Amino acid sequence: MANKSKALLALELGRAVIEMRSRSRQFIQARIKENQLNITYEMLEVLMCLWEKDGINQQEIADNIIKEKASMTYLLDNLVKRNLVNRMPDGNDRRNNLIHLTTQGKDLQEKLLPWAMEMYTAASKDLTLEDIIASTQLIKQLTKNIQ
Amino acid sequence: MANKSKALLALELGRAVIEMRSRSRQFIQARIKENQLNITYEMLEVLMCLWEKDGINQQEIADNIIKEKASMTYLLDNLVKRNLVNRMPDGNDRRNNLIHLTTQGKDLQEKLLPWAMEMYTAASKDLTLEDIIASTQLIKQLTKNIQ
DNA sequence: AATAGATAGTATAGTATTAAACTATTATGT
DNA sequence: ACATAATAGTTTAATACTATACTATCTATT
Repeated sequence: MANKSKALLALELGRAVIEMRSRSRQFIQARIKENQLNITYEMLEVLMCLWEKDGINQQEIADNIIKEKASMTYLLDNLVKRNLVNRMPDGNDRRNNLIHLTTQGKDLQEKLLPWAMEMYTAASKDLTLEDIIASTQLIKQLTKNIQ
Repeated sequence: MANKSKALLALELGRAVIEMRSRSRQFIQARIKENQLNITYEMLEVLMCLWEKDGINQQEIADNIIKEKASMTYLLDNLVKRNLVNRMPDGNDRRNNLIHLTTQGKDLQEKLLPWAMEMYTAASKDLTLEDIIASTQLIKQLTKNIQ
């Protein structure tokens, strides 16, 4: 009975999680639309990863933002099309592409990163460091339990 | 600085959340595949809602499982195609369709619901009721903060 | 009664995700 | 040296999601 109850709570947590994701996306997309930028939230996630560390391979990006490698192909195609990133073969390992920001891609940082930080800051308003950490740990444990 | 740090923690929480969702999906899909059923995790979510409450309208289903109504059209088209649900006009409000499980749709419950419960039970192993509730509350607050 | 506002569901176009299979390349084991 | 296993990225097909606009219908207001 306690297990059933915990399971149902986990279900509710899963629902809360989906809604949070959806709202995050909408928050950023609204800004992007206001400013008539031709990118999406998902592309922003890739850019954010590259702003932090440029010139890494696709698998590293995928690992960082929790996406499947097949999705990376699609997203990077779109970013390349918009001249925000370039793919370059990796001389050290021919299986890899290294993904580099273009000048345009770099220039977007000063506008877009503050929006993202603004969102995360607003989201975490009134929440304590400790509580956020505890929740993250719980969610990670939950994921590990079904690995 | 504390805000920056909290924002980054929120970012990490967002990542954990995506991974949890992805794993949940894979867990169930593996079972579905083993048993050669012609449905997806997303369809299962709809079915689970209807097992609990049959004959509700599309908007209610969408609200329950946190999806956009436009997504419901697509998913229900697929469920109807598989003869798992029917759409019926609502005599009391012509804007609505009422969605009913077919016999087949009902029959799937005894196989699929235990899998879902098994997953949630496994996921919540070693986690306390209180911690799950606290995390759910935190995530709901986080979502509300960016509404 | 008429009008304005809100709602449910669909259509559309584009975006994104996923599993599986594949090719080319690298790493590992014998 | 050779064979096998593992890996990165791409392809394919299907699924799913989203914002926007639309139509039909209902509700609220005057």
